Amino acid sequence: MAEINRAVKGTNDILPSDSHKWQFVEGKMLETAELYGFKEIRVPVFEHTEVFLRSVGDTTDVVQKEMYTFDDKGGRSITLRPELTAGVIRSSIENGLVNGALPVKVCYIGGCYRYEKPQAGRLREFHQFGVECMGAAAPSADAEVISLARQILCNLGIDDISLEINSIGCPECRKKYHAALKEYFTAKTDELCDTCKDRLERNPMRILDCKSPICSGIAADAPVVIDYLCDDCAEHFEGVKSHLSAAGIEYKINPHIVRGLDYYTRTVFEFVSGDIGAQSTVCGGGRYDGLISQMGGPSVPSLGFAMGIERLMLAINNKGVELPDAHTPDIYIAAMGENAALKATELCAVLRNDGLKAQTDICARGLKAQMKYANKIGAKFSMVLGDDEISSGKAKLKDMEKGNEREIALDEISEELGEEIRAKIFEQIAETL
RNA sequence: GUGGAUGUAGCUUAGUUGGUUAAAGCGCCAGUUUGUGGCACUGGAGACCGUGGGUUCGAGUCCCAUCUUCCACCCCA
Repeated sequence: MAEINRAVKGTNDILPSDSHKWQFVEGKMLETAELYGFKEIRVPVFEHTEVFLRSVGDTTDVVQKEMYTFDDKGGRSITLRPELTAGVIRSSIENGLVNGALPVKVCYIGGCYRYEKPQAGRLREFHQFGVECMGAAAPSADAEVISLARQILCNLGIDDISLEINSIGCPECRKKYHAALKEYFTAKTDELCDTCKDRLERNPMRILDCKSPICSGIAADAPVVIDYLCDDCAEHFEGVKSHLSAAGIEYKINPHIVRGLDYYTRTVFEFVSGDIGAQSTVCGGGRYDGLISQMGGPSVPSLGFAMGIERLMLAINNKGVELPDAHTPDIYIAAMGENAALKATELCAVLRNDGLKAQTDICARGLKAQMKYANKIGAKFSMVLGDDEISSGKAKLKDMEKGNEREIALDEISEELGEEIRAKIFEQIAETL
């Protein structure tokens, strides 16, 4: 197929037959976040490249090989956001949110762009929902954010997902831990896989994450971060665990969770699904106490999470969770002849004004074709309009599911009586249920 | 970036050891009923067989390249 007819590699269309699912899922997310006081923030799809270099980290894979970066016509280096935290933090600093009442609780939803090789649960354009909670240092904040993520997943029917948490400490404890790790793995360099040999220099914590049986075998006995936490970090982690328990949330401590973005400190967590393929993390997040000051704002300890909506959809589908059906038209008005067509246009205008989903023929087709179409689009009611109806002023309203008909006066569908006819139609709709 | 699999009408597929106008079901459009849908029957539109080369008298069928899609690595949501 010609390029002009083909979506770019790694991108997906959300078709009319599916869009209602997205609307439902996104609605649930925003609605649940609101229960916790999170308000939506909308930020640009692109930012100055520097925003991501400073936050995500210029040694990370995301920045080094996955960003869509280009110069605009004004010579600025621009990057399509690979995630939303950076832009949200930038905006929160720029607009003074972090100088107002703390904590600031915001949530977001939108597309992200990463030049990766597509596979199950991984696209070049994908969508994330996430939250940021700024100015909350206490362990209860960590528990609240995690609890929100869990509630969203549960509200969408994903209740069998497991929560794994870890603490990677502050920069101080991490320095000590890195040294210990390096010492441990260096002694076994020969046994490690090639990528892990590489990681030993760049980021030894990543070796803990390796799926190769040999490396993970070696990693099993490696020093654990939690043992290297300073007193403050250790105390914080204990607090998070108690608050999670208080909220009735089950979790597993996974000392091998390492997040790939540089800004994380202390608490990190993931919600992992068992049945969506290799890309199993549906939601990931953690604390980033140093990020805001690092980006030129005040020192405001913060945390957040992001969930991949496509991955969530996979989980929902694979689990067979039933989402609400798409809305169908309330009424289809079939018209025969020019006079009837004009009347149908008039009636539709009135009904739509009244909040009813009303459709009529716009293809100048025959009656049979119109009825077939009404059936295919799932119209609840139909009405045939021809010369007879126009002259008698009466038409039959047909219940498409039952096949029953009932005569009504066209006069009733007038500007003045809109409310009334609406009530009548809804009455009949109720009867069909 | 590495590796494996895939690619025929909108969708799901058939196309035998390469041989004349590429087939079916579903869907779409129309008719059988000149005022009525869901069933049935009939007809129609719709594919340069992913793309570009090559082998051959001749390729959807063989070879090479390239792209897409899928799966895994890597990485992450």
